[in-house]
Amino acid sequence: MEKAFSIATFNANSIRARLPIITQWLIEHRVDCLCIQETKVQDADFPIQAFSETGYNVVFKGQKAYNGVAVASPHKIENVSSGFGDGQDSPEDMTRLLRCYIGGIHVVNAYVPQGKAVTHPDFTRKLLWFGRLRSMFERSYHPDDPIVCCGDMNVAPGAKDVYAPERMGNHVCFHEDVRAALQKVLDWGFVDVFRLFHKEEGQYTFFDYRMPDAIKKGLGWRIDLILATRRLAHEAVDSYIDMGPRKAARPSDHTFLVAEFAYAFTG
DNA sequence: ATGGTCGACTCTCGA
Repeated sequence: MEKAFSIATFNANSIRARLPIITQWLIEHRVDCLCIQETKVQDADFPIQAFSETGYNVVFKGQKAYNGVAVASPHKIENVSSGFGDGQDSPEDMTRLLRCYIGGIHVVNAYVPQGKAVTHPDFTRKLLWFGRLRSMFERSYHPDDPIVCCGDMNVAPGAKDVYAPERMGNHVCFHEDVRAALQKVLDWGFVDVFRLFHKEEGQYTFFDYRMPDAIKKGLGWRIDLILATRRLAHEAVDSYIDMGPRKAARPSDHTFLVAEFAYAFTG
């Protein structure tokens, strides 16, 4: 029985602060999978009940105050693991990368390190992080597998994906080195699904809280991505940014990003 | 011009 598979990604910037937005959004959209980043909560305090009451299973890996990732699905969530598993995982890596298997699809939820400044050691670690991500795919998967890798990549892939690309050459989310690092992950076998359906510039998933009237002025970034392996991407039927939750009382600085596939999904 | 606002948590950091 062939069914559609829908997946979304959302940087919550605190799952507890955004719980009403998330549960309402899940009720309205009923996606097969929601990948959440920046949950900012320890596992012992994760609001499992809000998800179960909404009809969703949820897996998560978090820490106090920073980072944290979660995957929610109405289907069985299997083979859950966190970190790269490359023997170099720091505690922070464990709360930035969460993998699982849902109804025949491999889901990789990533919260890529921001990098602070191109001159900061954290930026070097960000570039290495993309290298480790590609190595993980080389080691554990095949480009023909149905894989969705989504999350807050903290990189705008191209000039169309940021409001003033000519001024962002030294920005940690647009520097040529970080875009090349992302491209190497794509080159392994991924397609940027949103771009299949939207060729125009100015489609953003992040608007900095500190920019007054950023949304109205179009001062944003497309740094949240849904990447699908080529064969799966060929079955994509839609992808869109949902600005609706940005109108809530306490919005995240990111939007929900959705992709839908016509796929022999067994969930 | 080099700002601004959030969230978590200790008074400051990270984004």
